[in-house]
Amino acid sequence: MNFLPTLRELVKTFQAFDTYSGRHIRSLGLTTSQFDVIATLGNTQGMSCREIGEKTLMVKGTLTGVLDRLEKKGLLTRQEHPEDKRSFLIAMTPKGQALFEKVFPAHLQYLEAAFGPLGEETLLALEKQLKTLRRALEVSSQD
Amino acid sequence: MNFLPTLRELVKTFQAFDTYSGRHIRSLGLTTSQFDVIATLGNTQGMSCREIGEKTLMVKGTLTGVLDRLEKKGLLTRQEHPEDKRSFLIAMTPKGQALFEKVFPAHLQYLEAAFGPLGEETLLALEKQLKTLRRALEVSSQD
DNA sequence: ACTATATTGTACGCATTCGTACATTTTACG
DNA sequence: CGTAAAATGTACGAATGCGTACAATATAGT
Repeated sequence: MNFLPTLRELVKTFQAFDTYSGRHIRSLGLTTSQFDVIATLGNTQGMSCREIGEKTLMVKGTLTGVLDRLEKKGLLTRQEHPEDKRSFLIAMTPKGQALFEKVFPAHLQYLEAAFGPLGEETLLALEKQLKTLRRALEVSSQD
Repeated sequence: MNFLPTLRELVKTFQAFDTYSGRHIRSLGLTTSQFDVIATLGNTQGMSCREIGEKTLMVKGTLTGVLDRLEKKGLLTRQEHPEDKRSFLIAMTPKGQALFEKVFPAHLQYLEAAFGPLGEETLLALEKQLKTLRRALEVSSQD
C-alpha cells in the first residue's frame, strides 16, 4: 500500500492553506495563532485557557505565550475565575473586540475566495475523507 | 458556502498525523524535520540545499538550522559543490547512512499500520480531493 | 474528612518556522 | 563584454510548537 503520495499531498495542502491564510493575517498585523484566539474569543463573554485550546487546537503550553502577547497588546484580559481558583476567565477588551470585528469578516471573505469555487459537494467529500484518515491515525495512536 | 468544517478537519487531520508520526520519530532520537532530511538523503550521492528543500517542503532558512544540527551530530557533511560555488553538496556520512537504514524502514512500517487499513481507493480519492483544494489555494495566491 | 488522583495553567528548554536582509555567485540580456 | 536580475545559502529576530516538570487547586473514592 503506497500511502506516501497521499501523505505528501496532505502536507502540501496544509502548507498551501497556511501560506495563503497567513499572508493575509500578517498584513493585518497578527500571527495565525493570535488571529485564531481573537476569532475564538470574539462575540463571547470569555472562556478558560482550556476551552480556547480546544477550539484553536493549540496545546496549553503554546497558548500561554500567545495569550501573554495579546494581553500585552491590550487586546484581552485574564480575570480571576469565580468558580475555580486554578483558572482564569480570558476575555476580549473593547479594543480586542473592535479588532475582531474588523479582521474576522475580512479574513473569512479572503478565504471564501479560495474555498468558495470548490462547491459544497467537494468540500463535504473532502471533509469526510479527512475524517476517515484522522480516525485511522487516532485509533493507531492508542497502541 | 460553509467551508470552515472542512478547514478545521484539514488542520485536525494534519495534527493527528504529526502527533502520530512524531511520537515514533522522537523515540528514535530525532525530530520530524531531521527525519525528513535523513529520509531524503538516504541511498543517494547527496544533493544541494535547494533540492532537499523541494523534497522536504522546508524553506531554505529553516533548513540551514536543521542541517547544522545534523552536521554537528556527524550524520551528514557539506562539501563544496564543484560546479557552483554558491552551493554545497550535502551528503550522508556512513554513520548517517547507517541511521537511515535503521530508522527509515521502521518508520514506514509504523505509518503503514495507520494508513494501510484505509485501502488504496480511499487513499487515492483523498489525494485527489486534497490536490483540488491545494490548486484552488495556489490559484488564489497569485492575486 | 482524607487522601490519591486529575485538572488547570505556567515555566522552561529545545527545535522549528517564517520573513527579511544580506553576501556571493551565476545567469540573462542588451 | 558588462551589467541588471536571479539564484543559492546564511544570519537574524520574533513567534510558535511541543514535551516535561511544576505549583496550586479541585475531584473522586474510600
